[in-house]
Amino acid sequence: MKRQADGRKARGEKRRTEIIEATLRVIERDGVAGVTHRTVATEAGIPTTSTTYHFATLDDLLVATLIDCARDMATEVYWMIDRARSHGRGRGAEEIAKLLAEALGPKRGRTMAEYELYLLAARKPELRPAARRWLDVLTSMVRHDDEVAFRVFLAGIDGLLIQGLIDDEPPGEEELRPVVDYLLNPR
Amino acid sequence: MKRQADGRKARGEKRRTEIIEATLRVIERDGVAGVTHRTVATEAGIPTTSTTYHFATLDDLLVATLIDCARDMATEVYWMIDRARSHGRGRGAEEIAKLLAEALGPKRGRTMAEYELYLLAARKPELRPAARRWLDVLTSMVRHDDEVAFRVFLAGIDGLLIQGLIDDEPPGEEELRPVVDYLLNPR
DNA sequence: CCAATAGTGGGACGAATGTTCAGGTATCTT
DNA sequence: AAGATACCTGAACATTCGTCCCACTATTGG
Repeated sequence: MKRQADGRKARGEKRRTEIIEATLRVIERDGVAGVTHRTVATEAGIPTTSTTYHFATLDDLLVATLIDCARDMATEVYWMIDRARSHGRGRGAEEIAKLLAEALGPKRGRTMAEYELYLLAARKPELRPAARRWLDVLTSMVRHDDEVAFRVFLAGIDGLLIQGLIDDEPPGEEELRPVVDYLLNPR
Repeated sequence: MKRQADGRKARGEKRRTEIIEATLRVIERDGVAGVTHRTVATEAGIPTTSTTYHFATLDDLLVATLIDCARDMATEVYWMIDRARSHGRGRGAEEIAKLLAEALGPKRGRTMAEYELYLLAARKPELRPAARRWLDVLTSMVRHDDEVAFRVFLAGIDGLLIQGLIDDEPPGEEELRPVVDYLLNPR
C-alpha cells in the first residue's frame, strides 16, 4: 500500500488527511483563531502529540489545510463555470447564482473558512501560490476572449461572496441572479 | 471639557481612542491573531489593566476598533467616489485606480486589517452593522441610476482589493485602470 | 527473523493568555 | 472643602497555549 521512492502515500498519510480535515472543520466552526494543536486533535479524536508530530508548527498545519482547501475550491469553481457555459447564454447566470446562494447558505461555514485562509495568505507569502491556485486554474482553463472582462468577473464573484457573508440573511438565488447576469453580460 | 448627562466625551475618552488606535496598529502589523490585551497595551505604552478596564473583553475591543475603522472607510471611499464623479467620465476610472493602487501598495497593511475585521463581522452578528456601514453609506449617498450595476461595482472593488492582497507584487495603477474602467463603463 | 525506522501516545514544562482584585490618584459634584 | 465617582495600575490568579521528552507499537527492509 506504500508508494516507495516517488509517491507520497506513506503509512501516516491517513492520519495526515484526518488532521487536515479536522482542521478544516475547526475553522468552519470557530475560525482560524480557534485552531490550536489541541482543538484539532480533539476534533479528530486523536492525542495532541499526533498533530505536532505530523505538523511541526501550527503554520505548517494551516499551510497544508489551505493547499488542500484550494484544490477543492479550484475544481468546484471550475465545474461551476463549466456548467454555466454549457447552458445557454441566459441560463449561465442562473446556474452560477444558484451555486453562489448555496455557498452563502448551507455552505456558509465553508465559505467563511476559505476566505479566512485566503486572507491568511495575504500575510504569509509562502501561502500565496496555494491561494492563487484556483484563480490561476480558472484563468488557464476557462476560455476568456476578453482579459479585462474576465478579471472583472472573478473580482465580482469574490466581492459578492464576501459581501454576502456579512448580510444578516444571505441573499437568495433570485436576488443574486440579475447581478450575476449583469456580471456576465453587462449592458 | 466634559459633556455631561448626554454626550460621551467623558474623561477617559482619550485613553479609549489611544487604545483603539493602538489596536489598529497591532492588526496592521500582526493581524487580528496578534491582538491581546498585552500586545495592545504595550503598543499604546500603557499598563495592561488599562485595556481591560475600558474594554472588558477582547471582543469589545475588536468591536470598537471595527466601528472606528468602518467610519474611516466610509468617508474615504465616499471621497473616492466623489472625486471620481467630479472628473470626466473617462477620468473617473483613473482616479479610482490610483486609490486602489495606493490601498494595495503603501496602505497595504491597513487594507489587510480592514478585511480581517470585515471577515470577523461574518462570524459575529453584532459586528455586521458596523461592517456594512460603508456599503450603506455609499448606497445612500452615491446616485445610482442602475441598482444592479452599482452592486456589481461595489463587489468588483472588493474583489479587486482582496485579489490584490495575495499578489506577490501588488498591481500598479496602470494595471488597474482598464479593469476599473470596464467596471464603470462595461462594453 | 530481526534490527531499524516511522508512527503513536501519555505526561509535563515554561510561557503567554484573559481576567480579577485591591489600593491608589485625579476629577467632578455639591 | 469634602465626599463621591470615575479612572488608573501593580500584582496575581487559573487556564490554555506550543512544544518537548520518553516509552511503546507497528511496519518495513534486508
